[in-house]
Amino acid sequence: MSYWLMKSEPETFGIDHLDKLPNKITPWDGVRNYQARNYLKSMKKGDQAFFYHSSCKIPGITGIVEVVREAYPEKNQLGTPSWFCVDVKLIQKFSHIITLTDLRKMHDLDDMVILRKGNRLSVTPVDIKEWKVISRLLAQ
DNA sequence: GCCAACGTTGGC
DNA sequence: GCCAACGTTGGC
Repeated sequence: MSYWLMKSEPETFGIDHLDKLPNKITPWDGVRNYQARNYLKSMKKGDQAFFYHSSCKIPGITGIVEVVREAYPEKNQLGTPSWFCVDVKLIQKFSHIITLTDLRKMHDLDDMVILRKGNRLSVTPVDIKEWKVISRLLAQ
């Protein structure tokens, strides 16, 4: 089982949008970066991911989703499909956001992809140790 | 294949 | 709104 972090802009599609869907499942589409796409394609059913709000007032992790359908081509592509999506289901919506500032304070997370300078990938792998450190924050 | 120009992301 | 960082495009 692998762990991931997936970014979304809350004004476009935030965790509240997902929470309001009847089955709380959404295709994670619109990824237009080859590296991020390759990560999408390597996701397995049951993998979990942090739902991250970006480009907003308080960026940070707002919840946890789980992959319920592995990568399949996005609709409405001509010819050989280039872009793929997975379906994710909301597992947990946090009562409080874990802000980017919070994450930067945790030195166990210094190597986390999302915290590295210049990182812009919308889908990134999360190390199991990093996942646990962040989960521990939640338990507090 | 190189690289300049341009576009996008995303924190601040 | 600014700007650093990165990706993509396209001429050569």
